[in-house]
Amino acid sequence: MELKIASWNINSIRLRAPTVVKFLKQWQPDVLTLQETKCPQGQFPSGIFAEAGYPYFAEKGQKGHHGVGIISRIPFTDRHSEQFCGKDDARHVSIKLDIPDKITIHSFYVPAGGDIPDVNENEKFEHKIGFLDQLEQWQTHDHIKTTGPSILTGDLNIAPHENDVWSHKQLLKVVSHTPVEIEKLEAVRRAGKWSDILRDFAEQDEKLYSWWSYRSKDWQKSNRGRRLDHIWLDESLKNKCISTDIATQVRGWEKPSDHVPVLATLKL
DNA sequence: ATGGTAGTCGCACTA
Repeated sequence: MELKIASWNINSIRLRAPTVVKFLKQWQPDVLTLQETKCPQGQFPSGIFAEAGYPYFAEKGQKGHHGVGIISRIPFTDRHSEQFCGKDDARHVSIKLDIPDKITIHSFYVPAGGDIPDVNENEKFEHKIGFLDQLEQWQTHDHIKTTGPSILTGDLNIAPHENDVWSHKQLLKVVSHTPVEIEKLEAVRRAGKWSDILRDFAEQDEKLYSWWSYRSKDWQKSNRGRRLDHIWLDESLKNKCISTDIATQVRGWEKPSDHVPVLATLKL
């Protein structure tokens, strides 16, 4: 079977539920992971997705900020949400697909990290680094290692490669592309032996973006994007990926999220 | 060096 998975920071699931349905109809993913649902637990608009052919959903929500979810046309089990940094933040949910391969899919929303890239001066940046530290420990010692085939998706709020940003040089001191964050993200990736499949399927010199700021007058014309959204495949799945995609045109839809969906298709 | 936009616990904060 083929398995198409997508990940999208939606920036309010209630506001953009119809936009999600439009995306589902056009791209036909089997599973969509969501971040920044900004929706209290229990108020996830699951009915509209069920009508669109996606009756299965998992959510980890909170009021106002953050929030993650997964919607699927394939049944799943083992919903789990991990807590990070001793906070109640809704930044992770995972499920296990009810298919022979029993693939676990994670939806992560890594802290953005504020403006100043210094853990001593900025507690949001400290939180971001601490979150990644815990993520590295978690998969080294616990969950991910013993859980079977896995896919890690989400808004990781870091653009690691020099061609994951519009200007490597101009963004070196901008949170999301600083060397300390990139090294930390690489440590996480190594700990889980993940493949960053969107970058692996592109040419090294190809620019890849999944986010364009709302603050730009014309996102398309200035094209100052960053690749903050990721799909990582574990060792057992990386050779099963047959294609990847970034749904760039979605950024031009009416009332868009500032992020666009990223996708990977596997042949199992 | 600054400001630009969007969303929600909206008259302040986060991204």
